[in-house]
Amino acid sequence: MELKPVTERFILHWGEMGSRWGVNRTVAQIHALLFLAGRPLDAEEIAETLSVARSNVSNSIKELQAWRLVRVVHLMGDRRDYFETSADVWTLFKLIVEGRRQREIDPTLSVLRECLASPDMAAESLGSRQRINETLAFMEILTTWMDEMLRMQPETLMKTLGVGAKISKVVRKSPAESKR
Amino acid sequence: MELKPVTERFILHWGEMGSRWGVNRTVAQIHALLFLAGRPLDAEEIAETLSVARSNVSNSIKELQAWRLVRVVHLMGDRRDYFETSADVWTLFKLIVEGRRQREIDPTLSVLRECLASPDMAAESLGSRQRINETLAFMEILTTWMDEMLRMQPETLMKTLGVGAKISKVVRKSPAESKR
DNA sequence: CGATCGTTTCTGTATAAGAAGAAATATTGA
DNA sequence: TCAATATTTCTTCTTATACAGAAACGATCG
Repeated sequence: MELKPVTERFILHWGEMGSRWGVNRTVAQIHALLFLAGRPLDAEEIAETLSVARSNVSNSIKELQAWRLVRVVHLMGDRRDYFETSADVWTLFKLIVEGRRQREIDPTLSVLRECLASPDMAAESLGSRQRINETLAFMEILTTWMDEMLRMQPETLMKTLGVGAKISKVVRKSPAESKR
Repeated sequence: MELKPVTERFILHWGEMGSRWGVNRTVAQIHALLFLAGRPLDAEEIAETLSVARSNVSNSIKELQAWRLVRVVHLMGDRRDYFETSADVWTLFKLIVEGRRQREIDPTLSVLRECLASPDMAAESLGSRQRINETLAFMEILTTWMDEMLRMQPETLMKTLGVGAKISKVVRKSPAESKR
């Protein structure tokens, strides 16, 4: 598949940002490609379009599946795996936040709870104890609230965020328009 | 400085998570150390406590300053630089979100705007155009709303988040207790 | 204006991550 | 069951990052 100029720009940029977002370039590029393609692609086509090794596509797809950002679909009379991502930005955002939460927050919550429960905690200074306590409390509030937010429908969310209806429409449009 | 067991655990964990959060181990460890120490430390003491090279401390501190997470302070009659971070979790959170926004969001906003403004945009399919549009709209809504949230006082914020007053108190306690 | 102490920059090395290509495995259709 | 094709795993090479140690630089005090 030949990429149009803007699509290419978008994919290359997404790839560069990938490293800052905690995924490697190829993973981010594949996701961007699937997002813009708007139709399922097979691994071969992805590899050719992005000029990366076939195996690299395979591994990257696996990582995207771990994030639940990519699904497998099949076409009648074709035994290849085709891959697609959601066309809806809000859905993608939810999945990404969930993934980051699991990787970047949850382990810390566990450790903080263990620290606070430990008998060694008594040996710590009052200040340390308080700060560890506050850190845990803060992170719990934040994640609880984030979970609630993620359960919302885009419309409800936009109201909650106090955003005008005009932009809300733009976001809402996407699931309808995606043809699947 | 000898670290107490829980402090050490906290610092080591913070360091491990650092890589997932986009900063290296030493940077995260130093930040954790300053957070728990509750008093300004000089570079030498940091290096000894964490058993890292003096130059490593110097560079890591610079990165923490770029995040605005660490400040320099001086003690009368002592020409060394002492470093401290905020004891208030909410303040730290704000600085981190701001930093990540600059690094992880703003460049993408620019590129998306450029893409949409480009004459090449006409060559793109309707679906691509819509998805790029929606991506930008979504990210703009989100950042605008985040900016508003970050300007809030903890108390206001907690009300907005619909969190009970009891936890709000825990968060509020910290600026008062920090002795500076 | 030296001497001392602190800070920054530079350079080499070790480690980890990314990606390609080859090899092995699995699946389908004839 | 065999041949053809698709997919995954393994190995190797490359690149990027982290870190230590040394050297250079800068500032302050006597």
